[in-house]
Amino acid sequence: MALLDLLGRRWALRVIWELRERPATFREVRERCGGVSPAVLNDRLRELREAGVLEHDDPEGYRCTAHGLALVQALAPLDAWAKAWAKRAARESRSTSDAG
Amino acid sequence: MALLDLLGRRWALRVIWELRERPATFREVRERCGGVSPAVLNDRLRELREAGVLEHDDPEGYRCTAHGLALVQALAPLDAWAKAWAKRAARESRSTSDAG
DNA sequence: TGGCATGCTACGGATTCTGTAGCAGCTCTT
DNA sequence: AAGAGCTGCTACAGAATCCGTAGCATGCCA
Repeated sequence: MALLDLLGRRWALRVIWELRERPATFREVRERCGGVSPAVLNDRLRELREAGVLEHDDPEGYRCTAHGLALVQALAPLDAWAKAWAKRAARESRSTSDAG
Repeated sequence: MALLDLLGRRWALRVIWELRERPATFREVRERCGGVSPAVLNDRLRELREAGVLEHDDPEGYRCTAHGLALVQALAPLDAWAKAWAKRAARESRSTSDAG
């Protein structure tokens, strides 16, 4: 899985995820990701562009390519799992302070 | 996506992936992951156990829980995308040295 | 008692991420 | 022309993380 070299890095999946619906400028992506360092963000954006997942369009900013959108769709089951996992985690943490 | 705090770290997805079919001992996981540092591996294994994704069984070693197996299934489309992406990447790199 | 496996810890050095400051280019307004 | 505000992006120091290797404590078997 060479994929993990690309997506295993910090913010990589997050950046794609934040661009899944609509494009965003560099600074906007930064805000959506909670103020990542622009150096790291620039690295990720470049890597993801080189991987053909993102592209840069002058007026609109960064956006997913067709490949990127396919990746987002492949991420959907993961998102569904994450939601179920979050519920479980919430139950767990509740059970540490509440015996019910 | 608090999921990314868990899976966005290095080796997290890889460890799960390597345990998707059969359990493995600490040292065996280490080998399957290309010799990760045991310190990092120990961190990941603990985090993933606390997240309920993995569990430790004395005779067999580490293995995926039911939650973990659900995650592996959620990872399947991602794997499929990765395979298609790898083909594209191979074509790309070929086209840099070969004009055909 | 010695050999071999287990899970795991320690530590120095390299890599990566964070957080803030700032540059150069373009557009709009006055 | 000058100023404000946006754009993408770079620089740098300090913190966090990862890597690579060495080694410990335990349990099993002869």
